[in-house]
Formats: sequence, C-alpha cells, structure tokens
Amino acid sequence: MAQSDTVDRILDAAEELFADRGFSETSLRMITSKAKVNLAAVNYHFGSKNALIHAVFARFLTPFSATLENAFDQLEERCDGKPPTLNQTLWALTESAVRMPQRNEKGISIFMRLLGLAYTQSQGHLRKFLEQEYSEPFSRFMRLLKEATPQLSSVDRYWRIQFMLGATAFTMSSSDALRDILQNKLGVETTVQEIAARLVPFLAAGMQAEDAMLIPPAGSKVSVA
Amino acid sequence: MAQSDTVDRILDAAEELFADRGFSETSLRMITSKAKVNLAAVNYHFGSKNALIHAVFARFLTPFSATLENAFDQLEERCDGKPPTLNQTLWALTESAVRMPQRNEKGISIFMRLLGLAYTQSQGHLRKFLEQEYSEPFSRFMRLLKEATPQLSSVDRYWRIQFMLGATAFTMSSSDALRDILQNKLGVETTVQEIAARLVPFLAAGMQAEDAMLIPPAGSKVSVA
DNA sequence: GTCTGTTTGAAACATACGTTTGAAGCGCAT
DNA sequence: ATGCGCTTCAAACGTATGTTTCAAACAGAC
Repeated sequence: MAQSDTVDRILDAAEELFADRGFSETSLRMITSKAKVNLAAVNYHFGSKNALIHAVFARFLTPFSATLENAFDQLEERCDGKPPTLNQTLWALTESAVRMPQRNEKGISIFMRLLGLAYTQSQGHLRKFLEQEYSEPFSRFMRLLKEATPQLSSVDRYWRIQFMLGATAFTMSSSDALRDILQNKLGVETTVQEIAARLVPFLAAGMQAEDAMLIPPAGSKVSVA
Repeated sequence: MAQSDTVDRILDAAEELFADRGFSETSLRMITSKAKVNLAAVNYHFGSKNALIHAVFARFLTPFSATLENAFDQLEERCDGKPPTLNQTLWALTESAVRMPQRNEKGISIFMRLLGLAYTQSQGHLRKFLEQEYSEPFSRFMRLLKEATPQLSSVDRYWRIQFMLGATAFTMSSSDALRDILQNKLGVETTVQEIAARLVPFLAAGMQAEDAMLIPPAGSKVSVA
C-alpha cells in the first residue's frame, strides 16, 4: 500500500459507527477494532476523539460545500437577475447532496444521518467547528430562502426554516430505521433519493402555507395561559 | 416532609439534565449532586440508570396520554361520525401538550426536548419502553391522521408523518436556543404556545402538499442513479 | 424504650473510557 | 549496513462511569 491507509480505515470505521450509534456511544476501541488498527493510531493521526469527529465531517462536508456552491452559481446564472424560486433552491440543495460521489452505496444515508446527529446531538465543539468551517454556503442558502419567500415576515420565515431543518435532519438522521419499518410494514423499498424527492414538496408547501395561526378550528379554545 | 421527596428530587434533576445534555452525557453523579441526594439513591429507588430514564418519561407521558385520549374523545364526539379534519387533529394534539399542568415554566419545553431526544438518541431500551407503554394513543393519532388524509397513499402518508414528527421534535427540542437567537436577532419574544401555533399550519400545509415528486423544476435533472 | 422495616450515607468495586508512553518495526536515502 | 523519520504496537495511566456493599440513621408500631 502506497502510504498507509490507516487514516482512511479509521475514518471509514468511525463514520459508520458514529452514524449507527452516535458520538458518545461510540468508543475509540470500537472504531480501531472495526478498522483493524491499533488503538493509539487515532490519537497519533488525529490527536483526539473530537478531532477525529471533525475529520469525519470535513471529509464529506468540504467536497459537498464545493458542489453546493457550484449548484447555487448555476442556479443564479440560469435565473439571471431574478431570484430563484423556493422549489429551485430546495432542489439545488437536495440534488447536490444526492449527486455527491459516494464511497459506497450507504454513503448518502450515512452522510444524512451524520448531519442529523450534528444538529441533534449538540456537541459544543462540533457546532463550533461546523459554523467556523462552513458558514458561507449556509448563509448563502439562507439568503436564497429569504429572496424566495418575500411574502413571509422575518419571524415567520425564521421559524419555518427551523421547521424545515427539523423535518430534514430528523428524517435523515433516522432514515435507515424508517426505511426498515416501511419495508416491514408495507413491503416497500425506498432509496434516500426518493425520501428527498418526497421531502422537498412537503417543505415547499409548509414554507408557503397560508398563515392560519390565529384561526384555530371551531370548538377549540386557544390557550393564552 | 411527608415521606421522603428523594424520588421526586431525583426525577426533577434527571429530567432537566437529560433535556440539557442527553442521556449518555448525563451521569448519575451529576443527577444526584444536583438533586442533593446520595449517589446510591438512584439505584435504590429505581434500580438502574435505564429504569430512571423510563421513570422520567413515564412521569409526564402517562398524564399526557390520558389528556390526549380525552381530547381525541371530545373531538370525535364533536364530529359525530365524520372523521376530524387534519387541522382539528393537529390542534387537539398541540393543545393537549400545551395545556398539560406544568411543574414549572420550563415544563413544556423540557417535555418537548425529551421527546425529541427519545426519537433521536436511539437508545434501544427507551424505544422499546415507549412502544410498549404508549402504543395506544400513538396508533389512535395515526388512525386519525389516516382518516384526515384519505387522498394520500400509505407510503406518502408514512413519510409525511415522519416529516411532521421531525419538524416538531427538532424544533421543540431546541426551542430554548431558537427562542434566544430570535430574541437577540430580531428582538422578538416567543412563547412555546406561539411556536406551536406557527408549527401547525406549516405541518398541515406540508401534509396536504400536491405531490410534485416527479416534477422537479425545469433545468434540473432528476438523478435516478 | 425497643424492635422492625425502610431509607440514607460513605466508601469501595469492577469496568470502560480517552490518552500517553516507550519500545519495536518499517521504508528509504546515504 | 547504517542511521533517520515515520508509523505501529502492547501496555499502562489516570479518570469517570454504573453499581454494590454494609453500617448508620430514621420512622412508626408495640
């Protein structure tokens, strides 16, 4: 082997185990034994467990954010001047995710699950790392969302973006389990691409919902306690 | 004190710490020192850490599921025969959550955050526990959703329910942080009730979206890899 | 007051963790 | 063949965890 694939073996094993079980629940000993490398290799090559977590994210997030920037560039070019629609923006995002070159067939779902965990399993160091490294494509996405929904108040848009993030992160973070359940209950196979294709219209519709906030259905009393 | 409030003090402390930091990241020593009780008290009163987690959930989930059953009863009675609408069903759920008697002002958001964690931080034992204990109100809610969206295929409905759960669990589980951000950025105060009031129309609109799955916007190519 | 069952207390237990150490192994230029 | 980085290895370190132990404290009944 050219020059020791230990680093990649560690990253592969860590990625999969993190996606399966979360960060705190995955020990370095699990990782190194799955990767068939010595326990000390992690600290030798990465420095610490947290640094390994960062490296796992960087390995797919860096190419992804480049892909995403390209997709946004093309989209804005195609729209010359006019702001892209909400659907176009969401599709640009999902296509970038889905079209990423995968290391293996599980690549995309591991990717999604890790992103979900990053949001959910709020490890302070990870949040900070991601914000520092990838703030640019993120705020560009936010700007596109804003231009695509000028009818929304800032507050409404803010909350609906959180709802979108939640639906996405949550679904993707448990997509394997959800796919299995669906397989057992209805005998239907599902790919991550199909999940994304179902998710986008849901998000777009929710994002553009008429605000019925102050008009709960007859018979129920709004609690203002 | 009538008869040792140790149990409640442990539950209070555990609830708050779990909501703040997750289950694995919260040690029994943190709990017992916050609760100002002896370390061994947890194992004495509950038997194990996992059993304590179950007890924390049971303490609010049992009254909640009773409240929810009542709300569904009243709703179905009011609709005599006809299936309740999607909006009515969602409102019944949110109102039951919001109207629950709270131990303190943080009650509802802790409640929500714990529910989010239960789904997200997939501890096998917790999943099993919740499914065994609270399957009945859950499947009743599912039945109502099904009757309220007869136009959806089973598969579509399944995924959209997951999207709803995700948006809800995720938003509520980080509602404190999100409220703070909004407060700092736009100077707007928000209550959990208001978040719920914004969430319901978003969910209802997403749930009833026209299925544009196979019609991505012009210019983008659907990946069927 | 004394006994009895329940609850608390301080200490220890066994285990698992992330990290560090120092020697051994390796490829490669000299 | 020798020496020099870089990498691997087995072993240990210190710390933190969940759990157990057993004596002390307590409450209520007699």
